[in-house]
Amino acid sequence: MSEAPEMPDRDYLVRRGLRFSHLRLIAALKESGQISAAAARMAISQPAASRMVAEMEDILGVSLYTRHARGVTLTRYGERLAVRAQGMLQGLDDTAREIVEMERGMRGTVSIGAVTGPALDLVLPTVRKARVTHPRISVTVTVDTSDRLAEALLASGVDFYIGRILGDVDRSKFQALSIGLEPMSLIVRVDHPLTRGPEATLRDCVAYDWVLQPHGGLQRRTVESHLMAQGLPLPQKVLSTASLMLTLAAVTQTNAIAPVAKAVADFCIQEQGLGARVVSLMDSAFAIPPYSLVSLSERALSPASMVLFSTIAAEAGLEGRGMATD
DNA sequence: GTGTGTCTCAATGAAGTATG
DNA sequence: CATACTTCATTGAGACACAC
Repeated sequence: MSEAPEMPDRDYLVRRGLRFSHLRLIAALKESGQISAAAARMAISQPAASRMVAEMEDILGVSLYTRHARGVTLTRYGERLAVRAQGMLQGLDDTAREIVEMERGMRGTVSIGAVTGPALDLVLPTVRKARVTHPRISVTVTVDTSDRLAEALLASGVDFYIGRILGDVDRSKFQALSIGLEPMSLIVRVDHPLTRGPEATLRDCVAYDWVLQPHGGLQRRTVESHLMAQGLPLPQKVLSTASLMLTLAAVTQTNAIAPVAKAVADFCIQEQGLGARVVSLMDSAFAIPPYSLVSLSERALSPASMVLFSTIAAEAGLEGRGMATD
């Protein structure tokens, strides 16, 4: 305890004999203020603990505590060592928890909500990847409108969803990572009259029947305001439905025109999805306002949910992005 | 077998507290 | 105020495990 310590280099204290039990002891000593109590916490005898403290003093070359009648008081050196030791112990506890959480993240059930476009664009590729990387995670996907997904999120029906935060909900309850605009395409059946002539315009389209979401829906409002902004009349004959199946059936069997998410249009055209034989009349004719990856501010995601959430965020190119309000 | 490290037990010392 | 008691840290002796 007399010579001045050399300038510490790598593993200095370990080479001088500092052990992990020393760190546990000094941390316990800071909390208890008594060597005997610290010894009891470590399940060693009081004299053993007393020796260990003396060893630490020898290793560090400084006095770590002063004795008094009802225990000991740490010196500034002892306090410093104890605080560091507590940090290291806390770090190890955190590491243990992380490892358990990582293991838990390998299994579990995740319920994801999504509006139609992102369900195809983001959720399906994510689920496909998760099947390989996390085969023990079971995934449920709910495809619905944003307002209903927000309700489901609040009611714990979904763990998170891809969509928008609409209406008069309390936005402070949500966390939203903005992903981007949702492009819409206009689809018609194969052999539709408008596919035969020169390239169709929106003005040509409004003369036909349209299949739109019910009044008040975001898609319908977007379409209507876009047409009005172009100085065009609104379609006179509209079939209102929220059903994608009915929309595709109407488009396939009639001359109706329907705006659908571009991802849906691509799926139908390239994959003959749902058996629909349709073509895109106009790609990205409209764009619905940006959608987001939405979770609840106050509810932490389960490890398994976090795996899927992170994978979707990466798929959407959101890695490293901060939270945004939507 | 020897040396080293770590532990426990028992004895001892130091200091505070209670009591007459 | 003196003494006995209590609490806590320290020290010495010895046991045990392990590496060389």
